[in-house]
Amino acid sequence: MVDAALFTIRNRRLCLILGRRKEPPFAGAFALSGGFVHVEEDSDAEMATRRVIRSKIGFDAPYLEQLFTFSGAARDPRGWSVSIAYYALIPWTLVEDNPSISAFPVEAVPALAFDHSQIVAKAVERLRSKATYSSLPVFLLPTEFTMNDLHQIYEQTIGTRLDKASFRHKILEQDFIEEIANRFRTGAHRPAQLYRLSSKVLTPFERKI
Amino acid sequence: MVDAALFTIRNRRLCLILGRRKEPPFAGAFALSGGFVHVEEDSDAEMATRRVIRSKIGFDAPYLEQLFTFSGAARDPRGWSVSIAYYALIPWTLVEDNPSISAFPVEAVPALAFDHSQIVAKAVERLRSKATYSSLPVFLLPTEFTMNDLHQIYEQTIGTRLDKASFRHKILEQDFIEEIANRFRTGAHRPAQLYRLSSKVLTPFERKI
DNA sequence: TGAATAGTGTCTTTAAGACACTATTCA
DNA sequence: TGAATAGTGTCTTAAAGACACTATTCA
Repeated sequence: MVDAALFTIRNRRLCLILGRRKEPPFAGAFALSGGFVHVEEDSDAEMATRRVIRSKIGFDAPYLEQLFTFSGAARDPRGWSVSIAYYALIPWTLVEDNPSISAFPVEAVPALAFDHSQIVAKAVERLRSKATYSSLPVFLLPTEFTMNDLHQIYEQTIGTRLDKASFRHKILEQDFIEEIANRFRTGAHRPAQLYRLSSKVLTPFERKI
Repeated sequence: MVDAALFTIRNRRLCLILGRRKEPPFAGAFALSGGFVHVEEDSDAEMATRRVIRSKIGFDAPYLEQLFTFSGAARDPRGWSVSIAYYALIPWTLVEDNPSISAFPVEAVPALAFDHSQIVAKAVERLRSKATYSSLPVFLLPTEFTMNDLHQIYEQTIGTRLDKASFRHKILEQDFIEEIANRFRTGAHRPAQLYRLSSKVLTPFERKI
């Protein structure tokens, strides 16, 4: 089967989208989104995962990556099993109006069914690690965002403070976002330039941020 | 099922250990070492892979890591299938006397059964990438080695030249190898200090070499 | 002594981080 | 004008790379 850890940023905090299981084992417990591969329908496991995610949130996740395959006799009380685990990044703005979605900060994830806590731990580790040397966190933002939005999600996902000037410099040098001409976010302060993604693919950096 | 890409360094070249398939499909073709999980015997897929590798080379590989899970209808003519792929690093000195082992330079791998060429491509990519920021290549060396041995396998796996002085400095700073007191490799030149691994686990570096 | 490999010192280049400064808006 | 956020300039620190130098052995 396949399982997916769905990450989002809500109120400037890195969160996981979880659901409650309907059937035993672990009926009523929180769990990642998962399902069985439909051999007739799914050309491979990634396509099965896309289908599972679409059925949860209604659309394709902007970023999806295979994480690890968990297997063994210990992870499911019914016996030996295999799960190909994925993680996906989803901008909160795309799901905030969906009443069936609930998100938990990664520091406050409830007890989970099966070995899903282990999957979550590995997914968080991968996300944090890739955030230090790639454009990964940008997939947590909506299509238009300010430099400060980006700054904040990098700090959130990496878990440390980053200098404003160095961050701006480093990001612009990587060339994966571009200014949107004449679009600014306004407020009781100087208007902020809006940016958008210029490359839809994950951009790895030469060095860390 | 599980498949394993076995890397080794022979004559200063990065090689893959391949075997010929006995049964159809692809009977007679070269392929990675693989096998089915024995649910009774293997506590998880990694243990199954260890068993497969032991049956090929006679002992456990010094380094083994899960690579990626390949799945789909296209990879096996018999229909939809899943393979959890691993890669392992093996010092050539441990297998050079084994007549059933044949190794091919990674730039000259023959046509392979199933999607094994794809698995190999991904394994090489992972190996090269991790070599730039971890102690990974050291697992290709025997227990005693000189700084130059280490230098050469890094150049081999990464695929670029590395400055001798910078390399030495960077490696010693990482603290995953230690001098063996009063042990030198001699020849028609100044004797070379022998080193051994001081930490059996993979050490990631802060920055690249 | 010359060939071969081992090992070191030092300078240059480049990236990262600290931090203070200027800019623009609204109340 | 003061609060708030946006955006820039400059200095310091540290790592990486280039490269030349010294060291030790054997033939």
